[in-house]
Amino acid sequence: MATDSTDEQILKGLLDTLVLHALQVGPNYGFGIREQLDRQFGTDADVIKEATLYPLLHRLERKGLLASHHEPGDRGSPRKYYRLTPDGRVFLERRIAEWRRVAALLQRTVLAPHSSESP
Amino acid sequence: MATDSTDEQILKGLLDTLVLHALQVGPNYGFGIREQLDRQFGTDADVIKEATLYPLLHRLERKGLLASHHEPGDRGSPRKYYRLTPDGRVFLERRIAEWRRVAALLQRTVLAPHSSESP
DNA sequence: CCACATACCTTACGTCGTAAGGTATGTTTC
DNA sequence: GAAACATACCTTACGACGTAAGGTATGTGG
Repeated sequence: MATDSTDEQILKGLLDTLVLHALQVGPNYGFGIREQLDRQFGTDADVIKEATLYPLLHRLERKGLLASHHEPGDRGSPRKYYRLTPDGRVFLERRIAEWRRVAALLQRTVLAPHSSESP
Repeated sequence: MATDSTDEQILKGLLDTLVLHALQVGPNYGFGIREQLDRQFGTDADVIKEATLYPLLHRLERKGLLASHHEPGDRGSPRKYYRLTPDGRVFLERRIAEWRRVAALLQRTVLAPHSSESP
């Protein structure tokens, strides 16, 4: 696993939602998305690794949730900007609704302060 | 994926925590754990499938977080009861602390009501 | 031109969740 | 007592995901 110490791999399954949400404020490219997410979290550790992000973006585009176009970068290689499609917005809203349910469920089960009582 | 409609597979990555937490109130066996979890969630859908639960229990035991013993069941085949080990309790507490952080992070990002503003 | 930063991508691997199917034991019904 | 059913556990085969490691292309500064 190697999951025990790093305490960050718990975000598995949340990463697609975080990326889609990051694109809600406007189009962005790979490196920019990583920076944006790292800013949101503080710099404890990488929120998402490069080798996770790029395949994820490709999957989301293949599913029609994102669209992309190339643009020359300020410095370095040309950038591939991604933006949410209408389908992507709908998908994201559903995902957020699901996470709202899960968060509520977490609160009243494992995160509840009274966790050692009768069945 | 087939994840799109069921809206329950979002619990990936949370299942080990839920199982460990279910055993915090006392030892239990496979079917009993499933019942316990289904009760906590309402019966929308299966929280955890059989083919997920048994390998998960084996993994947790192999890691030393659970211990097991056999007991004749009231009806049907003998049951394999699992209980938290001391290591398991420590692990669970850490996991809960991590989920607390993630829940807070969710609240102030994707679950925040003001999700469409300036970077 | 060489080091460096930017930026994207791929391969190979391990983990996880699951559908599908299997086995063993007991109870109920005819 | 055989069939039908419920209880209870388990395995195989597969696909999806996250990641370490490594690779490629493009520009900038010494």
